[in-house]
Amino acid sequence: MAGRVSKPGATVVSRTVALLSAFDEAHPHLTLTELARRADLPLSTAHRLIAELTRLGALARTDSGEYVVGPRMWDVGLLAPVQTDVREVASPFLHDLYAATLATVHLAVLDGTRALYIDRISGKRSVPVVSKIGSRLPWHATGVGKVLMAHAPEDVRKRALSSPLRRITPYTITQPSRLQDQLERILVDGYATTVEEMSLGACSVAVPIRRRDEVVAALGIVVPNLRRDKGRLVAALNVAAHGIGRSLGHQTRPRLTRLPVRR
Amino acid sequence: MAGRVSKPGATVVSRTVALLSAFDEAHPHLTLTELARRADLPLSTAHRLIAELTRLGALARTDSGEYVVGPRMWDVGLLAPVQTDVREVASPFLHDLYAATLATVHLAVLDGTRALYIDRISGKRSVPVVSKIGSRLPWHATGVGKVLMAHAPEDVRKRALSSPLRRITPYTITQPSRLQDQLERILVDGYATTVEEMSLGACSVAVPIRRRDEVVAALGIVVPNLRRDKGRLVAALNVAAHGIGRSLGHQTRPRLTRLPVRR
DNA sequence: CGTAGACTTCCACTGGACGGAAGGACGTAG
DNA sequence: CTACGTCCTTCCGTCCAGTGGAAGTCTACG
Repeated sequence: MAGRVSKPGATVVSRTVALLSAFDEAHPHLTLTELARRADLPLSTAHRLIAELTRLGALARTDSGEYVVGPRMWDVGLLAPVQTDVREVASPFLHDLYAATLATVHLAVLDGTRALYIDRISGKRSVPVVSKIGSRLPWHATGVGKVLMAHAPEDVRKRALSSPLRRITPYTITQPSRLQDQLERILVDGYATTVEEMSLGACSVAVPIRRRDEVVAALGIVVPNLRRDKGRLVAALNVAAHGIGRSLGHQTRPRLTRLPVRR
Repeated sequence: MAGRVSKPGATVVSRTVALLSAFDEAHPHLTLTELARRADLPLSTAHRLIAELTRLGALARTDSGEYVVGPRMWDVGLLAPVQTDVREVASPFLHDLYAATLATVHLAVLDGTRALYIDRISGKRSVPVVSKIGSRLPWHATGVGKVLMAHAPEDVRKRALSSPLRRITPYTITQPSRLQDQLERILVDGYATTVEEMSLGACSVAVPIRRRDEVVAALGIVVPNLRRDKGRLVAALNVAAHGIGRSLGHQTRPRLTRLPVRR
């Protein structure tokens, strides 16, 4: 390219992607300076690239002058085959579950050692929860995360148990040995639970979804407490999870071999 | 840049965006050659850029060698503030409507002269419909489209009525005068209907959603026929639409002034 | 009114981007 | 088996698009 390049080897494409990826859930809008810093680009370079991205609709500007991801990226992003098959097939079942319980319902897959929420239904009367579609939450503090980890390949599980387990609430379990026990228990019981481990006042139950024999996703539900109706919830979850699994069994269409790789 | 440039003025950024935008609903996966052609780039240039985008996770490759939008773009796209406020607020109401009717429920906004579907709920037992989230369908053949156009500014409506109205089924209305009459009728009645105008065997009813007095979106429902329960559906839709409108009234947070601009 | 912080514009230098060409890999028709 | 077509991949000489420091603008604040 030119002049005094600060970072030889950085291509325009990588800079462009870096700018787009600078946004995340905690930072859905950024100022020019923040964007430049997060993408690790000189201000004037960032300014030029951002101006063009904005002109093209890949970024947009709010009234206040901050930048946000543009409508064009929304269009494009929706076309990514991120578990489209599971999501599409599961959708009606999620609605049924929601209708039956009026609690927040989650569909998640494993992404590295975190639970990636690929769908969510939440009502006016549901317990408030932190997850959104696209959120990634720690596996050890969520019902779906524990289920997915319990059924994960051994190396993944080993790595997950040996990496630091952040305490999120006073009830978050951070001892690897206790989690190890829980994971074994989950395989026996067929479901996982959390009790205020992710957020206070929220408990969850989750079960695996299987395509043939392989666990491909997890289905979870968030409620204020588990005392009364854990059994009823597990039953409802299992009905839905089996239904989804059965529907998944049939179809065969072009799809990625592996899970999307982490950044 | 260099050598013999075929298209002086085309920047790397614009080429990158062109490649990403080459995908659409009808073409969610493309071969290298198709991508190059659709983005209007020389094959080798496209190849180089695509290879890097793939390396960065902005694109991905299927088993068969075709390219698809990458998981990274999914992450980014979800952060675009495409009517996030309306969508978030409306979500629980859509579920209620779905639970009450078990029919496909739609939330749409006007995008140029088409209806952009920003949310959708569809069950196992619903009438099959063509729309997906992110779909853009012609205004004159959809319930939500007619509602939005009836309440659109005069210049938009004029332009819509004077542009070609494609026949989609034998029942699609393509005479501007008849549509004009319908639009006036919609303002009086407070709802719009379609009868197999978009797809055979599917009818729809739709009502406007208002923030204060301004129509910001439309809520629609798709059913096999309207004879029996049009009144009941309109009532249910209005309850939900008013609820959404009321909830929208309150909030104030950073948001784009205008609708996302078309490509 | 000076200082600070964020944004915008300018422009001379140069190395990253360009793309034609050539070389594989695969399928299929003769 | 050879020839041809289609698609993908790699190579490399040319050169202009991209770079980023510097200077200018615009608010906001004390």
